[in-house]
Amino acid sequence: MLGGRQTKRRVRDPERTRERLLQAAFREVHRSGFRSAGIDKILAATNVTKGALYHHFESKEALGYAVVEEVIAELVRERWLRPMLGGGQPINILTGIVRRLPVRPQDIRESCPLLNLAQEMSPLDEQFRKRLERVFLAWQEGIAALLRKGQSQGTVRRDLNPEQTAGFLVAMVEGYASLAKVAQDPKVWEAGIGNIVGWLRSLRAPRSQGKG
Amino acid sequence: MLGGRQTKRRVRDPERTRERLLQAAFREVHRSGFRSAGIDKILAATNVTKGALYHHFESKEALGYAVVEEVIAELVRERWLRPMLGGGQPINILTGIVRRLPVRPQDIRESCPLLNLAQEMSPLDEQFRKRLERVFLAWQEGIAALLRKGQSQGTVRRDLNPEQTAGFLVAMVEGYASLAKVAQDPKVWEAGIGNIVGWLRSLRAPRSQGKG
DNA sequence: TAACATACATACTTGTCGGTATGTTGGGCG
DNA sequence: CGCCCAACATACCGACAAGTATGTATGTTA
Repeated sequence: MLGGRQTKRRVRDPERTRERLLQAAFREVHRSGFRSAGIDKILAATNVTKGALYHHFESKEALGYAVVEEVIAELVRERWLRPMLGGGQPINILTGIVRRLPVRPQDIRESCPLLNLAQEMSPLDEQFRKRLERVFLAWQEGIAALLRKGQSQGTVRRDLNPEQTAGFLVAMVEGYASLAKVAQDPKVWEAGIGNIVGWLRSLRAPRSQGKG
Repeated sequence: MLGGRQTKRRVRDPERTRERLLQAAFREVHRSGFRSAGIDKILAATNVTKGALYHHFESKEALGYAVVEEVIAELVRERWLRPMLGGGQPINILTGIVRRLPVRPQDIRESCPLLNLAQEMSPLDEQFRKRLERVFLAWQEGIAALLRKGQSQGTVRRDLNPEQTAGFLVAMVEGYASLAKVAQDPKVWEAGIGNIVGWLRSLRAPRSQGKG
């Protein structure tokens, strides 16, 4: 019992407080967009007071930047980059990732958090833009690296440019996410996933097209 | 001189006032998004007073709806639907349209007005969403009709679903517009156009693939 | 030309929301 | 034990922007 664990719920736990604020801010920003996101909403959702929030973050903008760098970037790593580390054929890995993307009505409605913030804030705030661009680049670069690996393995067509192809995939994912958001219809998103998967198949090297 | 022309600049010209407000509102909304668009900015840009604006539009929302239905919908008709009316092979028409899309840094920065508004307002305001969805549907349906025409002419592959393919095209255009907006780089957009044009080529019916 | 409705002008109100000034408490450490 | 700073809490402020109340001018119509 002596020397209790770090994870025990303490009255004061700044790291935990900060993390809870980040998560609540992410949700609120995801729902309403950054500018319409209310500080008070975030506070209400966390039972944290304004003084505490402004102790951890200089301003609403600083909170937003932290959401991009710590929450949204982590989401991309979790959903896209980490699944790439395992073995298997690159095209199969990508197909699996795309098939596992969220399809709940709520997810459709709120669309991709990265895209939303980028759409809203890129032209308005250069600080936001740079951070968001970094996340996009990491995403694309991860896909490109995976495609290159496939090319050297001989399972991916050698006549395609990995960076360009990665950009194409990202553009399609985000494009369909947008359409689904306006249509508010999971079918639009599912049709999009189907098309993307079909396109991914066309990236296979001819010799490996028949393989599972 | 008697019975002068309707188009002569009169001191009072409600239609012209309304139209100027719509155009200024469109520009302001395109720049800043709907919620950050300032009524006062619109007024300053038009030298119209608040009383006049609220005489023509019930609320900021009503002004926004009118922008969608009268300005943005018209933009889609002008850029996409009208060019489809001329003769020529559907794939060539589509390629031409895509190649003629704006590429100025300002256009990249501000991206597609339809997409911007849809991204921002779809989850927040059902009235907006419905109007924006109508524009998207008209756009997609126009493309689909053109593809069907191509299929019956024998210049477009018969194994593809026109609606699905139209959705794919729209998703790619909007997806690349998003990426270019974040990157703030015309090259991203130009690369996207190149990829889209390349993809469009793959829609030709085999017999007509060699034709100009 | 007098009346009346449309078209516009000006000044004010009101609510929202990010931010801050200032106070209080917990807990590590000498 | 008691100092002291980080970690919070509370109450308030000021700016801004949408909307409105109310007034004025224009032009059409009887």
